[in-house]
Formats: sequence, structure tokens, C-alpha cells
Amino acid sequence: MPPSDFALLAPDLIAVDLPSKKPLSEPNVDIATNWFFETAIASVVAMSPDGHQSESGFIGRYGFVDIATLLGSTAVTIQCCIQVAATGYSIPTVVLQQAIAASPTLNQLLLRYVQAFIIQVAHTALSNAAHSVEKRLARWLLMCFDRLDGDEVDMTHEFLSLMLNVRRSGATEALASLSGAGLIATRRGFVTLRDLDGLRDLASDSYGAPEEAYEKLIGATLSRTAKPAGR
Amino acid sequence: MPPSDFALLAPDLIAVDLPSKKPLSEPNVDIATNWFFETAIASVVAMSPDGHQSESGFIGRYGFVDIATLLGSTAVTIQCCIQVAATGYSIPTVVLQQAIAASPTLNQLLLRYVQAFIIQVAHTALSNAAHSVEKRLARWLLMCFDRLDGDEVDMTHEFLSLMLNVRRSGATEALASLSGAGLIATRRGFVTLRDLDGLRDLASDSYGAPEEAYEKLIGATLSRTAKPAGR
DNA sequence: TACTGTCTGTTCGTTGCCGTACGGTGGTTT
DNA sequence: AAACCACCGTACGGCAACGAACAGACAGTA
Repeated sequence: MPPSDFALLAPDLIAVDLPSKKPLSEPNVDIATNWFFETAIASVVAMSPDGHQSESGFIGRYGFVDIATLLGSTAVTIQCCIQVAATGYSIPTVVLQQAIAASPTLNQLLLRYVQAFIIQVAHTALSNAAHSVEKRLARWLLMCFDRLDGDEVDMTHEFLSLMLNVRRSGATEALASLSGAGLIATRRGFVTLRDLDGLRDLASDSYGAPEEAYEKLIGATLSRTAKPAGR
Repeated sequence: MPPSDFALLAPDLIAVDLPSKKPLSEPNVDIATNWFFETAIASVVAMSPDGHQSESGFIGRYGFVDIATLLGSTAVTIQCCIQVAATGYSIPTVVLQQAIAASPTLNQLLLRYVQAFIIQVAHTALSNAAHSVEKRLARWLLMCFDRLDGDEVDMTHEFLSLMLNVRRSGATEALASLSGAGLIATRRGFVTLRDLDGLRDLASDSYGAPEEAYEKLIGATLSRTAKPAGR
């Protein structure tokens, strides 16, 4: 994203494979390494002492982990793990911090990213409180496909149920519903996008605001444009 | 909080009354003024196009509005308004930005505050997804009383139901339940704290993690200590 | 004092989702 | 091939929360 700032980071970026389920940060553990993503997707998961957990943030294309780096602290009670396997880059936290100190524009870009992230998390809170499982699933899939190149994503109902904080069969039912409406297709372990606009219609007000904010703040498009037919 | 940094801001701080319901920031409107709170409480409310709304962030004692200042952008689709009337200070955004640029320690303190805020919002998302209305109410009241001096807070069931995104009578029922257990007392337009520890027991895992994180990050105590009897 | 508007308590039918459970099926292993 | 395991579909009772509605209580105003 930043042309000259990229040069600042480039020498220390290490291309890495990011396998599924890989933990990127743990609660109360110092973060020595940061990550920039290309096609991978990670989830920021909030956990309670009693073991409840729910996804609260979604990090993908051009996103980075972890925001705590911007202020030299460790993450707390927040866990982050890879959700969709793919490639990305790692960078030592120290190098990133030096680059931030050296470049006001990089600093500002990352801070704007933080702002967009906060808005996203806030809307996740809203969605959790106000929307049905079906709508939340639609929202989640849309966020997912926005950050992927292909139309297929590798995931089990079990995993999805953890993200949405519903029971496993609840995820199955919601997927079946979307599938029946022709919006997606499912096979064992995979979900395939079929009708982007239809999915957006269903998600309606649960989707869109954070994406719009992201585009305003970062100046890059996040949402994918309709594939099969315009609308 | 910052001794020398305070001097940087002090000349431009203007003591103001913050009446209930006062909007501090609107979606898509530039933020010319920032606010630091003493005893007031404000809510960050996420809104969807269809009019759904739910509180996602809670700002009180030593908190400030708006985070967007840290990165020179405007807030989007997030609204912030005073919830409990009290006093605070206002400061022009420009002055705050200059102070941040001049003082790395102030900058870092505010960024740490942002980190704590993110954790809080993430746990609100978790709580909305995983906890009962009763628990969420307990959590909300605890967060409220942590940021107030007295034991009484001025609010209607209607308002509370908006914050928690439940129906008005749902708030009434939950309040009656807590009241029946002797944890709080209610009268028209007010809620009074009766049993802090009992309220914490009820809230159990819905409350605590963000407060702990705040204390680690900022180095100041947020939670109030038990009043009537130790435990 | 009477009036009015806001706030609160309660009720009733309805529903979305939960917890639990069980059986089927694809994929992988030996 | 046979066995096994992870994953998926479905079903059923139960309950928390919903939407809607109504009546009583409080507080400010005329």
C-alpha cells in the first residue's frame, strides 16, 4: 500500500506459509513477530475465563497482526489465529516499530487501519446483539469472500459455529438455508459462493458499514464487486 | 495521568458540563472538538442502516473521545453520546494533535488507551453473543459503577434497553431480577448499587477481562473495590 | 387539584435458538 | 477391504427472549 514505506519494511519481510489454526498471538504473551497477510484470513477471538469464545475481529488482505505493536504492549485476553490457510509475510516486531518511528506516513496508515478495525469490531458487537444466525452467517461469509481470491473457502461447520458462537447444528441449519436459496453451495468441508448480490440482500444491514469505513480510511476497495451479473 | 504531558494540554482544556444525551460525535462529521471525562460516561453506539443500534463501547473516567483524532480522520457510522451527565473537559482537536506530535509519552498513553478500548469492544461482542440478558445487564451496571463516584445512576429502562439491544420490558425484567436478589435497588429513573460482589458473582465471566487489560495497559485501577464488606 | 406525559410492571402468545442425541457418509489409514 | 474418524444432516423437547399490549404509578404543569 505505501510505496516508499514498503521499501522500509521489505528487507525484513519474510514470506511464510500460514497454515490453518496457527496461533499468531496468545493472551498475555509478548509479541515478537508481526504478520502481514496476502490471502490468508485470521480471526481475533475474544475469550472469557469460563471458556466462552467468539470471533470479534476479522483480518485479511493487507491486514496485519497485532495492533498492540503500535503501542509497545502485549495483547491481553485476545487470541488470534489463522482461519483460512494461505500465504503472508512475517516481520520482527522490533523492525516494524522502528519503521513506524521513522515514517509518519506508515504510522498514519497503520493507525487508520486500527480505526477501521475498531469500527469492524463494533459492528460485530451490534450484529451479535441484533441479527439472526442466518444474517450473521451471511455477513461472515461476505467478509470472508471479500478477502479471498477464489469463490471457495475451506471450513467445517464446527469451526463456523465457534466463530459465530452458535451450536454446531445451528451453523448447519443456517448453511442449509442459504444453500437452499441458491446463495451458496456446500460440500464436506467447503463453502462455495454462488450469488454475491443475493447474499448481500440477505445480510442486508448486517453487512456494509465497516467495509465502507475501511474504504474511506484506507482508500482501497475491500468489497469484491459482483461477479456473475451486475445489479 | 501524565504529569508533564498534562501541562501540555492544560492551557487549552475547557471545563464543560456534559448533559445527558449530548452527542459528541456523529457519523461522517469532522471532529473539531475532543473530550476528556471526569465523571461523565459516554457510549459509543454502532448503528446499522436499518436503524438497529447497540452500544459497543463504554467511555468514562479518564477516557477520551474520539480515537479518530489519533489518526486524523473522521469517525464513520459510529456515534458517541453522553449517557450519564456530569463534568469533563473539551479540547480542540488541533491542539490535541499538536500535543500528541510533541510528546511521545502522551502519544503512547493514548495509544494504550486505544488498545484497552479495542479489548473492551471485543468483549462486548463476545458478551452479546454468549450471555443472557441478566448477565449482560450485570456487566453493564458494573462497568457503569466503575466509572462513577456514587452508588446511584440516573437512567430509564428504555435507555438501558437501547444500550443492551433488548426490548424495554426485557430490561425491566432483568432489573427486577437483580433487584429481587438484593444486588441493586431501583426507583423511577434510577438504579442504585447494593451489593458489588454479588453483582460480580452474577456477571461472572462476562465481566473482568477488559478491566484487567485496562489496568495492565494504563497502569491505573479502573474497577472499584468492594464497598460495604470485603470478600 | 386535575391533567398529562413519561416511566414502570406485568401478561400472553410466539419464535428462534439451544442442548442433546443419533445415524449416515465421505475420506483416510492400515 | 475393512475399519475408523471427522464431519454433516436431522430431529425433538425446552426455554429465553421477543413483540405487542395494557394498566398503574410517579412527576411536572396548569
